[in-house]
Amino acid sequence: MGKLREPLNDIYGDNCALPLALEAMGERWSFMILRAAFNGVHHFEEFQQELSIARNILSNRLSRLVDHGIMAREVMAEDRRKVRYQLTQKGIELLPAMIALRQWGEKWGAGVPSTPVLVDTTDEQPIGPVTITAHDGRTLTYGELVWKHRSELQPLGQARVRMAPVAAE
Amino acid sequence: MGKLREPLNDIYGDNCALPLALEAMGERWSFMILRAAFNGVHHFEEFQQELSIARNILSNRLSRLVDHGIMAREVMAEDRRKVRYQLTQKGIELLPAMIALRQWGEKWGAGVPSTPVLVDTTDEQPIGPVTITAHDGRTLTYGELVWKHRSELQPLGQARVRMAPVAAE
DNA sequence: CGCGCTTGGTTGCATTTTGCAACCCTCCTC
DNA sequence: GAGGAGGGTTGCAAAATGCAACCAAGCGCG
Repeated sequence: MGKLREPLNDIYGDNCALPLALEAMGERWSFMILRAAFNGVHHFEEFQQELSIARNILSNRLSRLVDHGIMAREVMAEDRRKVRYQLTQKGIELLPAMIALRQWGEKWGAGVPSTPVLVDTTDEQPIGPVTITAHDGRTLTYGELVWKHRSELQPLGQARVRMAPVAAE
Repeated sequence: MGKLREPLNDIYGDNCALPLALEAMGERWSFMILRAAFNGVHHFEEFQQELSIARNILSNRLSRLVDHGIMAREVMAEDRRKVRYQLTQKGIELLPAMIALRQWGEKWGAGVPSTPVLVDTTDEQPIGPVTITAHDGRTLTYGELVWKHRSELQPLGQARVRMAPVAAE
């Protein structure tokens, strides 16, 4: 197996987007709020009740999510007391991360079969496990992976490296 | 409104493994430590230097990861001053979650092209994006997904479709 | 209009969790 | 033994969290 130990020397000198992601989502309640949002929760009081989170913390977390562009805050026109928090595209794209985390918890936790579960609308079957895949879609196990510096990548195929799943805007 | 409200009522009463996962990995440094571990870091001083984390916090986090079975702590036989922290299978299986998070950060962050990158050993090509897939492997977008109660799963016939609203792009 | 009610917040503390230094203890090497 | 690594523990200041109580705009009604 190749050299598994890349520079990494200092976390911020090394270009890794993980700290960036964690800055937005690394707090304790962030993912729980996100989950509620994915479940259709949109209003402050709803979040507060569903999560049993302190109001000031909730307020702070929602603001932060809005600041990071993960949720959008909209004062409702028909009743201007109400504020609607809605996931943005950026927020929606956290779904794989959230599901991966949840599936992991499900597998290794106390056998909790999570509910509700995500199903594919076309056949009503639950989704499969979130996995690491090769550029061509093959599922890869940890043993089949190596860390490489960007500079030493094989230019076997140019354009395929960058296929983003959602490109419609 | 409020028909969509799934149990979820109280975070721990509702069966969701996310809180469970977050209990293990929800702290600020946990994922960073994990990342270092994936990069081949094994020793206390290494983690400390790579992450610039306070020693007491590092100590605490490592213990917690060990307690949660994510890392194994082993005093090395040939030099009993040294302790080797190693990812367990449970820890290794956090890789999809970590990669999903990192890819998200990469896509939405300040255009940081993360390095090092995971490549498939068979063709040296970088891995593809972590996605949600159907049971048969098709990649699913958010619009193709619905939350369902476990109790109303199996039958392929009845569709009680209830989609979470997605803002128009 | 005035009055209560709802929604979405803000205080003002007490309690935890971080983080920084400095110190400590064990084991190795000479 | 002396000295130094490796892997921790203090002790104390600074931040983040959590709990209650309070505030204030915007309805809706008489």
